Amino acid sequence: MSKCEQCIVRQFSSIKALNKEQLVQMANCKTSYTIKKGESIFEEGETLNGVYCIKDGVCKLSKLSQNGKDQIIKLGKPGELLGQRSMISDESANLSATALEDMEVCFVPKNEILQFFNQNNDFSMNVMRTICGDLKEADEHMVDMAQKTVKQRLAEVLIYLEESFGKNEDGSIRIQLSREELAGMIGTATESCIRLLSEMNKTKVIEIQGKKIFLKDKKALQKIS
Amino acid sequence: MSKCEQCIVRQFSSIKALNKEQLVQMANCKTSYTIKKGESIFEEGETLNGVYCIKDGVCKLSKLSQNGKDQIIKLGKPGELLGQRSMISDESANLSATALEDMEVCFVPKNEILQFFNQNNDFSMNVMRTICGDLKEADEHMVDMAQKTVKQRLAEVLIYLEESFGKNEDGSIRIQLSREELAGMIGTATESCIRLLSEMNKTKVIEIQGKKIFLKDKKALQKIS
DNA sequence: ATCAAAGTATGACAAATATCATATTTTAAA
DNA sequence: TTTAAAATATGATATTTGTCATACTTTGAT
Repeated sequence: MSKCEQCIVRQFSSIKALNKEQLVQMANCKTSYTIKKGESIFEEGETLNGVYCIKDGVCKLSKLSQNGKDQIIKLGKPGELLGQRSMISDESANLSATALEDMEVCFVPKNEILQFFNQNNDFSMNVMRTICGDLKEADEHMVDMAQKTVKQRLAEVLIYLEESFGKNEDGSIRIQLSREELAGMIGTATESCIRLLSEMNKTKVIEIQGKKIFLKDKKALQKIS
Repeated sequence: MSKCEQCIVRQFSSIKALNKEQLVQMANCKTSYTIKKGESIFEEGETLNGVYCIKDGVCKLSKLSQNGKDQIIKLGKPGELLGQRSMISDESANLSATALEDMEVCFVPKNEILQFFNQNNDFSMNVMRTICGDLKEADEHMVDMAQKTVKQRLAEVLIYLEESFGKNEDGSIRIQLSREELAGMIGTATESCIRLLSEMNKTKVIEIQGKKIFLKDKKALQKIS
C-alpha cells in the first residue's frame, strides 16, 4: 500500500490541507485501482460510498440525455476528487465517470472523508471551493450552449483541451477524444462535429492526422470562439 | 429593525440551522432593502461584501453572453440566499440578480455569515447542500440545452414555472416573465419563443391572454418536454 | 494475417432556428 | 389623455444543424 503522504498529486488536490496524521489514516483505508481506457469508474445513479482521487490519467464525467446521447459535463484530471457532490448531498451519482486513458485512482470511504471534513476546516473549504468552481464553470457552459454556435463551441473546446492537457512532442493535443466524444463535449451530432473539423482542416486553422489534432492557428480559433 | 427569529422565510432557508443567539446577532447586523420590479440587486462582476436573503418576491439570476443576450441561469425565491458562491470562492459575482417582482431582501455582511459558517456545522452543511443542488441542476440544464429542442425546453420551463411559483386565482402562472425573459431562460431568440407560444396556443396546449399564460393540457406539455 | 466491427468521412436532404422586416398592441412618461 | 417607446406578433427568408445513406479507414479479436 503506497503512502498518500508521498503521492505526487497531493499538492494539486484539496487533500493538500490534510495533516500528516490524517494522510496516514487515509493511506490505511484507501483502495487503489487501475482503470483501463474505456472502463467505467462509476455510473450515473450508482450509490457511491466514498470519493475517488485521480492519481493518474484523465476521465470524462458525462450524463445520458433522453435521446440516448452522452453529454460530457467535464473532464477530470490528476488531483481531482470524484463524487464529492454526491457525498455532501448524500445522493447517488449524478454523472458517470469513464476513463479516457489508462488511469490510477484511489477510493477513500465516505466515513473517512467526512471525518476529515469535520476535523479540518482548510480541507472542507478546499472541497467547497472546488464545488463552487464547478458551479461557476457549469453556469458559464450553460450560456455557451445556449448562445454560441456549434462552430464557436468546437473552437473553444479545442483551445481548452490544448491548454488544460498540453501537447505531445509532435505538437498535437495530448488528450485524444473520439469524434463522438468531442461531439458530446460541445453538444452536437457526431457528423456535425466531423464536418466542422474537416472545414477547419481545409481552412488551415487546425490540422488533422487521423486521431491527432494540431492547432495551427490559435488566433483564428480564438476569433471563432 | 425586524427580528430574523420571527421571519417567515427562515424555515425554508439554510438559516433555519442557526440558533437563537445567532439569529439575534444576524438581526442586529442585517440591512433590509425594498427592491422594485426591474431593479438590480447586484450585477455580474460586482464585489459582494455579504449575502442577500430573499424575504419576499422573485428574482432572476442571469449572465450576459457575448452576443449581448441575457441568459437566465435560475430564479431565486423567498428563503434563498444570493451570493453564497461568491462568498465561499472569495470572488466577485458571476451572475446578475434582478427583481422580477417587488422584493424585500436582507443583506447580511460576509463576516457574520462566515462566522456562523465556522461556528455552526448544520448551517454550513445546509449552505453546501444548496450549492451542490445548484450544481446538479446546472449540469442537468446543460444536457437539456445541448440535447433538447427549443420547443421541448419551452414546455419544460412552463411546467417548472407553474410548479415552482404556483398559479393565480384565475389559473394563470403566477410569475410573469416577458417574452424576452422567457427566451432567455430557454436560450433562444425572442421571436422563436413567441412563435412557439403562439403555436401552443393554437393547439390548445396553453392559452395566452396578454402576459398571462394558462397551462391547459399539462399532459401534452409533459409529453413535448 | 484476416475479417468483422467500430470509427471516420462526406453528400443529400429535411428540420429547426435565427434574422430581418414590419405591423399591431401595450405600457409608461409627459 | 396623448403619444412615443417598448413589447408582442407574424411573415419571409437565410442559416445552422440534424438525420439518413453510404463509403472508406482503422482497430482489435480470432
